[in-house]
Amino acid sequence: MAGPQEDEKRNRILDAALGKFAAYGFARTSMADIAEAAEMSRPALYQYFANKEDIFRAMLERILEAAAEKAIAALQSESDMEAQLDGFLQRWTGDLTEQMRSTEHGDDLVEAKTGYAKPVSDAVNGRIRRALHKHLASAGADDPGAAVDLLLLAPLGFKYDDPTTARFRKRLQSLAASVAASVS
Amino acid sequence: MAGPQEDEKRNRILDAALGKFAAYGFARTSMADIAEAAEMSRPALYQYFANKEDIFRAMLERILEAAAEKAIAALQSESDMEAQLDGFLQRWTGDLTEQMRSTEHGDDLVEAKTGYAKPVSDAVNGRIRRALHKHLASAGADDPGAAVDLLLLAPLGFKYDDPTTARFRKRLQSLAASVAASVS
DNA sequence: TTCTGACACTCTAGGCAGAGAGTGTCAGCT
DNA sequence: AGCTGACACTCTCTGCCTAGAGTGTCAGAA
Repeated sequence: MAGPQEDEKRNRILDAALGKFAAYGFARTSMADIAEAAEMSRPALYQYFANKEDIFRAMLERILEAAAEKAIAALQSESDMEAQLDGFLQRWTGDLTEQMRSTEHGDDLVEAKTGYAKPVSDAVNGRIRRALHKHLASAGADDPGAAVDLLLLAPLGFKYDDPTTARFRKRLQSLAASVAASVS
Repeated sequence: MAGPQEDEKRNRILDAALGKFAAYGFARTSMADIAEAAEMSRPALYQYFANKEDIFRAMLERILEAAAEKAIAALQSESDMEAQLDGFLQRWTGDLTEQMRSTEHGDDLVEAKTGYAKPVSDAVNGRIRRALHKHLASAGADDPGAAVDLLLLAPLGFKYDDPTTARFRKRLQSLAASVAASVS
């Protein structure tokens, strides 16, 4: 169980899993599929992950962590509040939903967030929420909590109406502008 | 087929249908259930409506029309923009979702809106959207279209997060405040 | 150690048949 | 006319079975 070697294999498995889950969805992807794509035998997978759910959870965590990293970085950029919020939304909600919807079965990610992968999703969401709240509060917002809710929840409505097109991105931009205006 | 008499019966059927659909959902409600609640025989229903879907559609139309009426009236009230928008949202999104969620099977309404009842839903949504757009434009909004989108779509996100509690109402209020601020 | 072939187990998909419920539409009663 | 009892039809639900796929875990090879 050497550290770097094991991480390499774990990542190979997660890469393979992402491809298969995206193509077939969680239910229709077998451990055999993942093993083949990762170029190892099926039993070997069980030395790195407990089961299929565990693989999915780890994969989701990797995706969410990366998006959160970029989104929070956008808040720290040298520009005005509107641009910062827009950058944040584009990284967090925009890129993520695009990634989900560009493949079949992106819905599985959403489902999982309310199921066994909820702890993972909740943890990252908490980080996002805290960073955003702090940023708005230090900018002197009247009610930072309400602004955070609006920024994080409104995009769900946009997505429901139209999950794919450029209009979604445009609406994120309008949202950033509106919140920025009501903060200052 | 005297006018007023027929309307009376139609309304009695729709009242009965609302109760049953709310309790059992669309699929689990039979024409016999509705007939019994409306105190008439099952075949009689077919003299006023073509079939079960037709009843459901008419029922949904009645609910949506009534809510739209109140919401649009709120826009005309004598107060500032924030209060008008808040009143609008509370009538339209607030009251409607509360009505749906206070009963079992409110989900059927949402489903139907994307199915055979889509024309009904689209028509009322169009009315709402036009009234809101006109109101915001005449108040001098920069981009009325974007504001309308935000006002109508953001609540879907709120609902997704928490369909029932007072927090939902509170968020509608924050939304109204934010949009009102960015309009002026 | 690191991994694999093989095993036992569960679980879902699918086909099939019968029963029952529910729909829509008559001819005929009031 | 307005309405109902009765009818034929469809369609879903249920139980039951079988075949097959997929999972997780060994003992033992490399």
